[in-house]
Amino acid sequence: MLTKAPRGTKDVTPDNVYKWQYVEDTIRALCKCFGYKEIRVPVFEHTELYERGVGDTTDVVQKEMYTFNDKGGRSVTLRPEGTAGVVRAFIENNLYAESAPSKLYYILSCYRYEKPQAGRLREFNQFGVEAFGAYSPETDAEIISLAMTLLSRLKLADLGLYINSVGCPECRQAYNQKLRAYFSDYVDQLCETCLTRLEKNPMRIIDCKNKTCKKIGEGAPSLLGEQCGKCGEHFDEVKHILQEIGIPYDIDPTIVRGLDYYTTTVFEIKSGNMVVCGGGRYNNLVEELGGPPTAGIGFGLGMERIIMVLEEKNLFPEKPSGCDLYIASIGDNAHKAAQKLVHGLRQSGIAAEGDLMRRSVKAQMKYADKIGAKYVIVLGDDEISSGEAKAKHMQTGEQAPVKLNTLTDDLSKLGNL
RNA sequence: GUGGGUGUAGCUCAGUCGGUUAGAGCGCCAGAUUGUGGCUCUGGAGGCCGUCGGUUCGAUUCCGAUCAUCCACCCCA
Repeated sequence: MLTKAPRGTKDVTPDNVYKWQYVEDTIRALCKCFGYKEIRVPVFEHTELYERGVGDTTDVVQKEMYTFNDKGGRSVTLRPEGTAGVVRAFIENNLYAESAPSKLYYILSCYRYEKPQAGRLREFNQFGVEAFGAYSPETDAEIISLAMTLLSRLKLADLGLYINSVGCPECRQAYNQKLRAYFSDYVDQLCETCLTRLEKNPMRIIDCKNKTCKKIGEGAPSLLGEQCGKCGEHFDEVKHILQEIGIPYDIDPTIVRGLDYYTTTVFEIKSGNMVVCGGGRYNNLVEELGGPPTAGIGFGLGMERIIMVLEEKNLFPEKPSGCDLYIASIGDNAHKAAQKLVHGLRQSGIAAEGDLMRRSVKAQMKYADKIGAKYVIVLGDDEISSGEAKAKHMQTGEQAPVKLNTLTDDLSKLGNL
């Protein structure tokens, strides 16, 4: 147990870290390009924030939260998602007082007590984006475009963008009544969960995977046809803009999303069957959590899921070399000289390494090859007395003479440094 | 929470119809090549056969439990 990571958690070993850095670097560059600024928020919050923000009838809140009392008797919860905490920070730091809109992004870990499986962990990482203050459909399109642009920069094709609108509380209330009326004719056929859904949230019945429920759901009135004029218009404009900027999408009326705060636009991006990104608009959340009435829209994108898909499709760039120059050494004099040289090179910003294990030249060469050193210099008594050595380019095998007292310059002339 | 699969070397996996020293490939270390990696050959290190219990003269093998892990469902990233 002592040497076993807790269930549903994973280490990222040095061999794989470059994959994370590649995705993170791509994200940061993209967010800069779209004008989104990074925000960092705590790993845990008051439990109440999630109960009220995410919604206490959701699966996430009801059975998946890591909740505990701290030594002061406060109930705190490891964040199960990013939005609630960011909204809290937005309110607490009066970000709404700065010029609108506030466009924020974050890369953070989330925690849900679930049964792990492919692409699902108890500790997972999310890239998220939130835009506050803008009600316009252009904002919806910008958010969706950001997600799609990221995925295309990562060279992911075969993606499906699915959008839907869940309306505002007003039209949803009218719609829910129609749904209840419709489904109440099938009470004896619906599954157990759907019977409770009928009371609490009949929209979820449409989303049920049970065969009978699914079939009954197909005949149910569509929210898209029942929305108020304002919501319908908003959705139409979002679709229109997506078309204009050339982002293909499908309308999927079964997307309801498991978090309570969504209003109007919701969307998912799938790679195969895997949902890699999900999000939507939440125009009432800021106010519900005690802030001024402020529009909001955002998404969460699963880092592990993206990395999983990129691995499957072999889309990672080559692992970057960690070492510009390896100095192999023979004998005590050379070891000392090598140590000095390595130190000097490092001061001028060159990634240099030397032998730390007093191994044979052959073993040192092998090691240099393993760590992907670009050049190797072998240092012995001859080189020290002559002040000259040969730098071997490991990929081509070619050697070029270099002077030990002008190593940095000589190496940069050889290129690739 | 429900259902299924799998636990043998660092990794991927053979194997033992229950029997004495448990194997391969890859990786690691060393030698062939007395100061030059990748290819080849040779040698070496490395396993309480997941854990606990049961059956048995004897269990890594059979049975049970447990833990871990993987996969699917619910839900979600």
